[in-house]
Amino acid sequence: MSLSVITSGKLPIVPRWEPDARARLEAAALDLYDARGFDQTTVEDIAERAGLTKRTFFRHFADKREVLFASGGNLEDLVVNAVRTAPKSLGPLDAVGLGLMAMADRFDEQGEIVARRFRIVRASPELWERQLIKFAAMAESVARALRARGVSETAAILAAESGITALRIASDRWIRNPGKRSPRQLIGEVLAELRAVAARARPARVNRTVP
Amino acid sequence: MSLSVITSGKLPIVPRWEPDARARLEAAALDLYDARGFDQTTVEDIAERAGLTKRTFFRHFADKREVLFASGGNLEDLVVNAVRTAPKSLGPLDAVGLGLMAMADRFDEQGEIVARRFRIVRASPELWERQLIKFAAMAESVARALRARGVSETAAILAAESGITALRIASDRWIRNPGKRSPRQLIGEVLAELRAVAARARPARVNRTVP
DNA sequence: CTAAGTGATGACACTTGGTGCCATAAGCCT
DNA sequence: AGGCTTATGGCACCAAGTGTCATCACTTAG
Repeated sequence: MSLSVITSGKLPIVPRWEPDARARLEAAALDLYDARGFDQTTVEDIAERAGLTKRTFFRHFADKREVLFASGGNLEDLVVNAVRTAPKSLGPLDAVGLGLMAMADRFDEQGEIVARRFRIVRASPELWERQLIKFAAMAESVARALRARGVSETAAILAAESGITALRIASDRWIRNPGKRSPRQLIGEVLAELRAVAARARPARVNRTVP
Repeated sequence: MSLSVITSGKLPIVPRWEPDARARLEAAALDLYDARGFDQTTVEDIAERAGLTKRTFFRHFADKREVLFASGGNLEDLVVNAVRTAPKSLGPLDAVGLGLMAMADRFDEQGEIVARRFRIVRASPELWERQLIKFAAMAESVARALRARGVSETAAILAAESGITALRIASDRWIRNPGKRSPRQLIGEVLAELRAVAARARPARVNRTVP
């Protein structure tokens, strides 16, 4: 930190043009999507609000939706690293749970922004589509991390997908009544209930009313 | 079948224009997406191949992707009905499993078409996005059906989402090595392994290496 | 100090997905 | 015959992206 200390030094770490084109575009998009809704907002609107042009927007973000997801790309690394460094004694689903807890803490810190973004995403089917494929990508990464721990292919995919499912449900609840329970608690509860649902089952009917 | 028997009868069940505009568009889209890829195919290409125009395409399908999913919309009803009519003695996840078996049977019948469509969808990120939101919608419907059976909100969502996860993984395997195992077998195996993964876990560590 | 890079931006034309609106042609119904 | 309905075509139009070139600020070599 304390980057702005160097003012006339030899290191031009900071900017040339207006410094934060990308950040300005993100903020403008968030505001406009929030106010008018996603599809009532034009890329030109966003660019104009950020003092830039449509063409520049597409140099920073692949498409109109990605502007909402670009900043959160590091979440995946967070979870994957937590899974990778989890104690070897943990089973796959527990290792994933540990990773989810790391994400929950980040939610707790930046709750305001994360929740606002999530609400916007949930309000638009197009954005929700994008969110789902992000979740899927995260599940794949988590599964890779589990395989690297020696977990079998099948168990890795299932534990990863189940964990992401729990994350999705917990996020939903967190948004619906904010402040009630902490992200950690919510994820813990959902994971426990997942185990209960999976356990409560008859292990294959032996005979089915044969005469 | 045998619709063409009536030629000059009084019942014009069949067409006025060229009969199967919609079906022709679907077939053309499938062929072109398969041959050139989704994004190398223009809506005008599809329409032209079907002997129609771009405008007509968008009267039948909401967008360029939906043409691949419109025909399979009834799959959701299939699963939901199976869940609804499942024996009351079954737990939520077992009821969902029953619904998935109904879908598996349909896969078995129309295996060729389903598999081809699925491969095309997997080949394009945009189409895969759409597929994921379809899965999510199906999970929501299944959850509603479970709640109607008296299952709690939480258990319903979790069982539904877990079931759909199993379906996705089973579909993947079915596509990867076709003919190896039947859809029913695959889904059954994945569900069993899901239960195993969820069960294999320590119910909270009592003490963690306290000195 | 000038000249040649370099990197972010602007300007503009162009393709494509998608929509609104009206016209047309075919059949159906009194 | 005239009117209603229905599927389609034609056309104009907007918005999302992309390719290409120009520009402008700043850096670095000479």
